Amino acid sequence: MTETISAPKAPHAVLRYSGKTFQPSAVETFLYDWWEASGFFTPPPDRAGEKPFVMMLPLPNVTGDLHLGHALSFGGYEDLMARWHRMRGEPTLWLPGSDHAGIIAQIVVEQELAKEYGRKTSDEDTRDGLTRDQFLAEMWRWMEHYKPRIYRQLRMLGCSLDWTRVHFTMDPDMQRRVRIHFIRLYKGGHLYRADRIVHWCLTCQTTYSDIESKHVERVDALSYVRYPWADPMPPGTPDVIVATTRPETIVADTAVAVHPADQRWRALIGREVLVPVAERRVPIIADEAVDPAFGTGALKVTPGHDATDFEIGQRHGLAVLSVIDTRGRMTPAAGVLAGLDRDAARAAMVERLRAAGLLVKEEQITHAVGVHDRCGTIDEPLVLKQWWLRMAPLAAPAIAAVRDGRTRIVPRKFEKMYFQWLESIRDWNVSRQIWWGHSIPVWYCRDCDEIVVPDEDGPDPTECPRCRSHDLRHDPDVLDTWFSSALWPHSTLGWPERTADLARFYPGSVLETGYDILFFWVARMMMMGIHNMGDVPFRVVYLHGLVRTGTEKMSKSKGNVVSPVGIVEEHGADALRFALVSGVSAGADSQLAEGKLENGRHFVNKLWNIGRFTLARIDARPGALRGAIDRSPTDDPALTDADRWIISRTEAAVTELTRLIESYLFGEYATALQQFVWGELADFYVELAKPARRPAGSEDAAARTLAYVLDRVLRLAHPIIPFVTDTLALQLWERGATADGAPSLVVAPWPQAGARDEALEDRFGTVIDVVRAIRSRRQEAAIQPSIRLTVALGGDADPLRSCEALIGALANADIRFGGGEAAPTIVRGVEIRLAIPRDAAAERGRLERDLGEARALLERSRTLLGSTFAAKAPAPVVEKERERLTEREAAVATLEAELAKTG
RNA sequence: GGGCUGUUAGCUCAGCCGGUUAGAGCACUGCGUUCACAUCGCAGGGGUCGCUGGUUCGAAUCCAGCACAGCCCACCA
Repeated sequence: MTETISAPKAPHAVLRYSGKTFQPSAVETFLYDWWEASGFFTPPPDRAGEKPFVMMLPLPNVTGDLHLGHALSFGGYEDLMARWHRMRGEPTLWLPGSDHAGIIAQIVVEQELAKEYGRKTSDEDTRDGLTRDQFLAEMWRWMEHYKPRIYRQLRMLGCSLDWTRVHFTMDPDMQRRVRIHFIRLYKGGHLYRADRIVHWCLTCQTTYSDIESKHVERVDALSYVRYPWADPMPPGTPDVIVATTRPETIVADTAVAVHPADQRWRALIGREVLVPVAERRVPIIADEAVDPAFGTGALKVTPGHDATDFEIGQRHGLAVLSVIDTRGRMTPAAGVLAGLDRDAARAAMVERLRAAGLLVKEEQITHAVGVHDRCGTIDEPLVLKQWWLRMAPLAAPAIAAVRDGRTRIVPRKFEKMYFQWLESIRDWNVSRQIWWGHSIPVWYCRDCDEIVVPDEDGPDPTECPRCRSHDLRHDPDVLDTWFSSALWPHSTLGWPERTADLARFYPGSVLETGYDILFFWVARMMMMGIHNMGDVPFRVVYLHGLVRTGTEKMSKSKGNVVSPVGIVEEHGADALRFALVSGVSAGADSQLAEGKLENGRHFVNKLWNIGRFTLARIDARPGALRGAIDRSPTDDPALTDADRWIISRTEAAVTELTRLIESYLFGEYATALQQFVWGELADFYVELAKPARRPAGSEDAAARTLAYVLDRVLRLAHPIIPFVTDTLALQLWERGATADGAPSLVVAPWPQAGARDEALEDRFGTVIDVVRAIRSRRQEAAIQPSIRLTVALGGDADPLRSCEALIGALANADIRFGGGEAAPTIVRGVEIRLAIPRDAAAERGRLERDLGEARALLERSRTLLGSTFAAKAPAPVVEKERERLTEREAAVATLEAELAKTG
C-alpha cells in the first residue's frame, strides 16, 4: 500500500488523549467515525493483478441486540482477519448486512404486540388482531428500530465493515433477487409443489424444516391396542397388538406393518385387520422400517400423521387420511372423534378402546418427541401442499467442492459433519405460512388450478395462460428465511446482474461463522452459490465454537444471553475482543469468564502505558528520531545490547505472529502477543530503557529503539486491539514519520521481519535467568529490593562479561566476575554468589536442597545416555543431552565442593 | 442406533507434526508505592496430564480398550 492515500486528519480527541488509564469511551467513537469517513473500510479501486480479500458478515437477525457470540464472531475472528489482510495490502471487502429472520422475528414481534395490546386472536385474515398489511407495518417498525441499533453495535465492536455496501435481506432489490432465484429454480425443475408430510407448529401456525426440528425427552402414556382380525382366523393365530402414544390417530390408520423377516408374522402378511373404532379393514404389510423388538413387532401405520408412516405409505401405496387440522382439532374424517381437540380426542379414544375391550394395557414411557426449535411446541406432523426444493442434485456439487479442496473447512473435523449431512439430505420444504418474509412468486388460477409463475423479471401475472381467466390468487405463503440468506455471497454483490463487484469479489475468501449453522447456512450457500454462479462462494470456511456463560449454551429461551454493549462500555471493545479470542483453540466452545475480561483490560492498559512511556522518552529527546521510525535502527552505533535484543525479539515476534494468523491459530496469536508485549517488552526492555538504567549518552538510542519497537508492536496488535493501537500510532507518527506514510494503522502495512541476532538473544536469555536467580536469592535472604547488592558471577560466566551493566541494572546489583565467599546458586552453568553476611545454617540448607535437585537431574541425564537412547535418538537430540550432562556434572561438583566447605 | 469432541494447576483453558524441569490468565502466599501503568512490580506455592494396555530409545502428545462429560445426526411407535 505504498500508493498515496490521501491522509485525512485524525480527530483531535484521539491525538491529544493521554490519560494514565486508557478510557476507551473517550476516543473509540471518534476513531471509528474517522476510519469510516476516511474510506479505509472500502476497498480501493480495482488494480490489475490484485488479490482481494472478501468476507461476508454472517448477517445477524434483526430480532434484538447482538450477543456475545456475535461479538466473538464479528469483533473477534472476522475483524481480526479483515484488518490483517487489509494491512497485508490486499483490497479488503467485508460486507455488512442483516437478516429479516422470518419466523424468529415474527415470533418476537408477536410477543411484543401481545405485551402491548394483550393477546389477540388470529385467523386466516388477521394475526394478533391485525390485517396482513397492518401486521407487516409492525414488522417494518421493528426492523427500522433494531437495524440501526445492530449496526451501531457492530461499530462499537470496531468492525471494519464497508458500510457503503450494506444490505438487508428484505430490501427491495434483495426481494427482487430472491424472486428471480425462485423463478429460475422453478423453471429449471428444481422446485415442485406437493402434498407431503411436514412439521407443523400449532403455535406458530406454519410448517418448518427438518433442521428446525429438535428432539426432547418426554414421558407419555403408551397404549397397547388390539386390532381384531377382519376375517375368521384359525385357532392359535396371534392377536395383533400395536403400541402407540397417539391413540387419537388410530382412526387414520391405513395399515399395520411388521418386519419382513419377523417369523411371528410372516405367514400373516397380506391378511386384514379392523382398525378399532373406525371399523376399517386394513392390510398387514411388511416393511423394513419396523423394529421387530418393539412390543409385539406390529406397527400401526398412519401416513397422515407420522413421518415414518408417511414413507411406509409411499412405499406401499397406502391411502393418506388426515384427521387433524392445522389448529389441532379432529376433522370430520375422524368420525366419532370429529370436532374434538387433539388431547380430548386422545382421552375419548382411550375410553372407547377400553369399552370395546381392545385396550390391552397402558404404561408410561420416556421417548423423544419432535419440537419446533423456535418455540418448543410439539411437532404435529401433517400432510400439506407445500413448495419443495429437490436437494440431492444441488448437494452433489457442494460435496465435491469440499472433497476436492475448492473450499476448505477449518478446523477439519467439521468436514465430516458437512459430508454426512449433505449425503443424506432430503428435499427442503421452503414455504412458510407466516406473513413476514419473501413472498412466493406464484399465482394459482381459480378456474383451472393452473400454477402461474411470472417471467424472471416480469410483472405479477394477471391472466391465466391456459384458460385466460383473470381470477388469479397469489400464493399467500412466504419463503423460509434461509432461502434468501443462502444467496448472500452473490446476491449482495449484485447478482443476477454481472456487476463489477460480482466479477471482482466473487468467490469470497473466507466465511467465518459458528459451527451451529453449518447446515442452516454454510451448506446452503455452497449449494446455491455453485448453482447460480458456477463456483464456490468462498475458499475457506472457518468455524468457531460457541460462547457459553457458565456451562450452558447461550440462548434467548434460557434468558442467559449476554449483550456485549455493557461489556464494551465497562471494559472497552479492545479488551472484550482480546478476551474472547485469546487462549481459545479453533472450533472449541469457550466461556467468557470475568477474569479473562479483566486480563484483556489490563493488557490493553499495559499496551497503552508502554505507549505513553515511549512517547515521553521521545519527547524528552528532541531530535532523537532521525529518519523513518518504522525502519530498524540497528545501524546506530549507540545501540546497547538491550536495544539490539528487543529489536531482535521484535523481529522474532513478527515472524511468529504472522505464522499464527496465517494458520488460523487466532487464540495462540493473542496469547503469544501478550507474552511478548508484557513478558519481554514491558517487563525487561522498558525497564532497561529508563534513563537511570542506561549508560550515559544512549538515551537517543533508547528513544529510537522504543519508537521502532512500538511501531511494530502496534501493527502486530492492531488486528485484535484496533482502538488503542491506532490511538497510539497516530500519536507516535505525529512525532516521527513512517516510511510508508500511512494515515492510520487500518491501512498501514503489516510488518516484515528484519534480521535477528540469535546469539544475542541466547545470551540475553541467560541474563534473564541470572537476574531472576539473583532476585530469588535476595528474596530468600529478605533483602529489600532497594538495597544494592554485590554479586559475583563465576563458572561459565564469560559470555556475560559484556552484560554486567545490564544485569546490574535489572537486579540492582554491582556485578563482579570470579569466585566469592558465599555459596553459589547455579543457573545455566553460571555460578551466582551474593556478597551478604553468611548464615551458615541457612546456606547449608539451601545447598543441600540445590544439590539434591542437581543430582536428580544429573542422574536423569546419565540414565538416559546410558540407555539405547544414545544409539537410537537423532544425533542433535543426543548431542543436546550430552551438553546437558556436562553442565549438570559441573553443577553437582561445584555444589558438593561448596557443601564440603560449609561442613 | 450412527458419528464427533472433550477429560491437563483451586477455576477457565493453551499445549500443531512425540524430544529440556508440562504452560497462560485468574485465584492463592510473601515482599515492594524512585515519576509508563496499583488496571502495577518482584519472588513463590500448586499438576503421578481421566483409567488400563500397546507402539517407541523416549508418550500429555500416536494406537486400542474402558470410565465419565458433552455435542451432532437418525423414522424408535
